[in-house]
Amino acid sequence: MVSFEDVQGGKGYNRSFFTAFDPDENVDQVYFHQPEKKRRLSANQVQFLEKSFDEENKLEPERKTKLAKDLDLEPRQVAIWFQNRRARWKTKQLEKEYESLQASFDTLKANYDDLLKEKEKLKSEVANLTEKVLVREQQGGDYKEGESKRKGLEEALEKPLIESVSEGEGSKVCVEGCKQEEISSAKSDILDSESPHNYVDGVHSTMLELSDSSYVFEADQQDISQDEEDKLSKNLFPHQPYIFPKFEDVNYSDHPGSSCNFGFTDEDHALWSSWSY
DNA sequence: TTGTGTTTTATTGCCTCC
DNA sequence: GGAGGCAATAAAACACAA
Repeated sequence: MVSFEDVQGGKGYNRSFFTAFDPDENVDQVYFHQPEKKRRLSANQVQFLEKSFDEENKLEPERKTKLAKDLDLEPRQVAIWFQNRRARWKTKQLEKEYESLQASFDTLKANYDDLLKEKEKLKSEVANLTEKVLVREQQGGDYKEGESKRKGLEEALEKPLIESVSEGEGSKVCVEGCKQEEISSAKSDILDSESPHNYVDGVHSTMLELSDSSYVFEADQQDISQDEEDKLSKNLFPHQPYIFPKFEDVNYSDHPGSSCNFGFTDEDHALWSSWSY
């Protein structure tokens, strides 16, 4: 245990309010002594108490008695000092915790904003490609049919990014439902051939599910010209074949405190799972 | 000097544990 | 029921700008 002499180099400091009625003092002083004002502990006393607090922030009765004796204070004063010190320590801890949470929040928000930008970018890319599909269909098919397909796809893409995400079976059903009904239908309806196919930049491609549940896109050879193929590989799939992970396989546990999938809705998950880029 | 904000010491009331 | 802890608060001491 810390010795007060180590800190102070000996005794001799102000007396506290509680020692005002020291029986050793003469009778006159005791009888006519005005209660002293609240007096602060000396720097040395505080330093000693701080050291003791660092060792153990709880105060057992024996330690309290010894500290009081060493510091020439009332045991109650020592107890009060520890009480107040614990309160200050707790406040500091809360401040630290708040700062830590704030930092986590800032990081997550930055990530979220990045993803938001990415989503917007992809949306415009999809719109651009859809427009090309429309033009192609207009050239060789029914305008109204093409237009309704385009609208269906746009509606699917217009789903807000932030929505309440419910847990459990309901959300699972929604994910499946969205995948089947909203996204895939809107998208695959554009395609003339059977699912799972994608029609990108005027080129059919087939989405193959790999053994590891990832997806890879492979251009359908029968309706792709060499020119289109070059265009496709250069502009759209520079690293073809692009291995596209299933959304649910993406691990977000690396982001502390994140259980919200960055605010993506089930529809967004479905989009991720069913779309390529 | 004084007004004001902050820090420190101490009290009060409530709660839990033995 | 007493001891001890904690939160809330009072009040004195202190710091400091105007």
